Amino acid sequence: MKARESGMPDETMWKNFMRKEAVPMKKKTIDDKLFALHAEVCKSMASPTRLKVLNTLQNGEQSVDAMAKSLGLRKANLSQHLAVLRQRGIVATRREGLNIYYRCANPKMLKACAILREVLLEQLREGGELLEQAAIGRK
Amino acid sequence: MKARESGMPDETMWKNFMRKEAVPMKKKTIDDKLFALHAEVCKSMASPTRLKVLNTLQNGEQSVDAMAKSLGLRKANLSQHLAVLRQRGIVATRREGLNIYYRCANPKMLKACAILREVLLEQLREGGELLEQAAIGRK
DNA sequence: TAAATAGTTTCGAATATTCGAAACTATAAG
DNA sequence: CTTATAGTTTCGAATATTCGAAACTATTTA
Repeated sequence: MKARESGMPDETMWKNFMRKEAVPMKKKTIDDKLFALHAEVCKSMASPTRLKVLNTLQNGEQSVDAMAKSLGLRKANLSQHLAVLRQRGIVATRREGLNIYYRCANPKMLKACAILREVLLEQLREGGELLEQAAIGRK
Repeated sequence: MKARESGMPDETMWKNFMRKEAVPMKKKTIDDKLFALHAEVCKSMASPTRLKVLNTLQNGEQSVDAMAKSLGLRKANLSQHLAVLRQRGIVATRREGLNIYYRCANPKMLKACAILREVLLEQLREGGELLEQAAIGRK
């Protein structure tokens, strides 16, 4: 490509570059970001172990060691699960000597989580059929 | 094995069968079931697409076709996502002629989901740092 | 009956998640 | 400095999830 003599180099190219159709960009709407974030958070909670951890943390901070013992988990494994929660900002940490204490980073999130659990507990008691409705249209 | 003359056949075998150590059984506590269920539900929601579907269904039932169009998804793909939600009992269906209409199966669950979304929207506006706290204990 | 429309399922490859094992870092106490 | 304890990270194999393509089912209309 040769440089154009008029001044700005490659103006056409730049315009092309900026065209929506040509360059989708990261033009995420706030809504898209929210859905993505929500999905990430759900993914972080999509594990019985991590939910047990969060449940434990509802009663205040706990060291990794204490949680490993009370939940019957290997430290390495628990640490991996904690890393998932940490990376999403769902839990936060504090060091004191040898111990690292984990706590819930945002009580509201735990609350929201607990509400869902309540709904599910209800469903569980109401017969537990939370499985696929067998027939869709087949008579 | 010969039947014993005393009455109940194979009593020893039965006792053995019932021993926790020999037969783990599905002796899940209600709590374990709940955590497992909760995790399953979170897994079902751990996808931006499925969350968008659920969000759509908050405003009433929709046909697959309509959702595919409004969300810009291929029908086959949307159908796969809907199957996930269906299998967990999160959505239910109704057929009317050629169309199958999906609806939220339990409004409370959608509500719980919406609450979490609210919390996350708040966090998103409050600066958006929902990422890992860089340092744990390293000075 | 055939064709059209709405929706589902199956298959397979790409990608992501999980967990144990082993190696690693950080702090405290000898 | 050495050891012990608490916790994290890395690696790799097993497993699970995702999506497009293609084939399939169900219903209506002609």
